[in-house]
Amino acid sequence: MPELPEVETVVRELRRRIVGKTIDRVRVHWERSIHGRADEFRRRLANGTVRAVSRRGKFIGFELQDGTFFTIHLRMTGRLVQEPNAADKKHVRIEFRFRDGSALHFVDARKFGRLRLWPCKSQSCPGLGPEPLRAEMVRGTLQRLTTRRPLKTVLLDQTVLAGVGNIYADESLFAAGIHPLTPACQLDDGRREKLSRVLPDVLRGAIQRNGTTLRDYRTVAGARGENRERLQAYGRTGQPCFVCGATIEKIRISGRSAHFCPHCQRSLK
DNA sequence: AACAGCACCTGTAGGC
DNA sequence: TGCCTACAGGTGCTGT
Repeated sequence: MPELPEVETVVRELRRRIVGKTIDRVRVHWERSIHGRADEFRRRLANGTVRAVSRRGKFIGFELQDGTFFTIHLRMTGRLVQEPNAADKKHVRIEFRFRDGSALHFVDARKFGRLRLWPCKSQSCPGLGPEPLRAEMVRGTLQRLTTRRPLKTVLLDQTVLAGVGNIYADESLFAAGIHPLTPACQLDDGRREKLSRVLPDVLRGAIQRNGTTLRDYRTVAGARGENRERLQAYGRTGQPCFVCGATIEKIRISGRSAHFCPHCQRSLK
């Protein structure tokens, strides 16, 4: 669920809350939430002090004073909370206890999220495309595309751009007036320029509103993201387009739902 | 290369 | 308060 804006929101909160804290121990309640050996993960983290928290695409990075580097990927329902409420308790998968008595809990109903140790920060998360927060970066990436795959599919490909998921792919294509099935190599200069400018804007706007809460996503403080009310296409199937009044449609593109306005996003026909 | 299909999991919503 | 199905913000693997 969490895409770049939601992960960025969580990272900013974690910086304030856990940088400088020393991990006393890690409790693993569901071993498969750890990529690799759980006992090694526990051992490497115990007694480590958090030096920095970072984001790369949808990965949250944690760097300890001794150089140990690990990531958390929230996938669909992963969340980080300091203290779980009654409903969260049955879904706590990993528990970090700090020396100062505070804690951080990885809560994940669907168990898709993963924690992973890497040799070091520079060798983590290989294969990710560039961050889509700057128009020049997006423009360069889109210019190099030679594939005929639908743009919607390409935007979801983390090796092309890191951090875009189903919500913001749909929202940025809507804002750019581009049909989600448009072959990536057939983007004309005007639409490419538009998408390059609009994608970073959509993401930054969502970050300002602490992300989009549909159901599970919460900030570390437990708040909902406020970007949902701004969605123009995602989740609005059957409702009128805010721009032209046409009915928002939902189709399937490579196994994912794609929401769009058949009038505002006509670049296919 | 690119796609479909399934796997990984649980919760929820809707139809009956 | 039952049963059954479809669907969900993500990714990775297999087979065609």
